[in-house]
Amino acid sequence: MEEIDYTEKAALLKALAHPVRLRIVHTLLREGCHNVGCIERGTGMSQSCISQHLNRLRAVGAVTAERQGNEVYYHASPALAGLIAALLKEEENPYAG
Amino acid sequence: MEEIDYTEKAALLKALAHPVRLRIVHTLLREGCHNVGCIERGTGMSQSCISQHLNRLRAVGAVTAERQGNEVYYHASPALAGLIAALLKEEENPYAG
DNA sequence: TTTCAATATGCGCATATTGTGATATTCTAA
DNA sequence: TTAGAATATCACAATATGCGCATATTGAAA
Repeated sequence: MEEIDYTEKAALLKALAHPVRLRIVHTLLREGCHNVGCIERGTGMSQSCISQHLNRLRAVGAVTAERQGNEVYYHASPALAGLIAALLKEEENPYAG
Repeated sequence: MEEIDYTEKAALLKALAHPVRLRIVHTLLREGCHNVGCIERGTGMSQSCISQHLNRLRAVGAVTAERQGNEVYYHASPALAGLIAALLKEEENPYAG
């Protein structure tokens, strides 16, 4: 009866569970496709750092990369739209903090 | 224009981003209310471990605790239902692994 | 009070995560 | 070929996490 792979689902959540990565995915979902430079400027973090976060997101299939010239464009998986929407719809909770 | 608190949202995801915690929340959402003993048996982990996971979930408001006698019953926040549903609806992704 | 069951907490260790700085790769243009 | 822009990877220090074990707390019952 236990057909849910919690480990895999948790891995996806884990990949999203970082402010910078969450922002990246949300941005990509909303605005389509960005290269690393754009993403970098949006977050204020270093190029290396962003690249590593993108790599992490790619590892779980949250984003895909597409090279165009010497730039790389990233797309968020459309399958994440529902999850992100549900997450951002959550109200601020009164218990935390 | 930037009204989204990605840090807080990420903290919620982080709390859920563990196979044991994810299973706990999902179980609580589906079956209502369990004491620690039940949860413990369902996961096969040690009492201490489960207690620590529950504490972590409580810290972000994902669950609430209610003492009845010398047992403590946990409830999952109903606000999480949408998020968990969206997560579990995600298809297995072909990129991971 | 003592005892016991249920749960929580503190500690220690192994491991994972994060960010930075340096370096490597990949592509374009000259 | 060389130079330079865009991106990726490596190596490392700092910090966080996960779990087991021992111990503490809480409440019921004797």
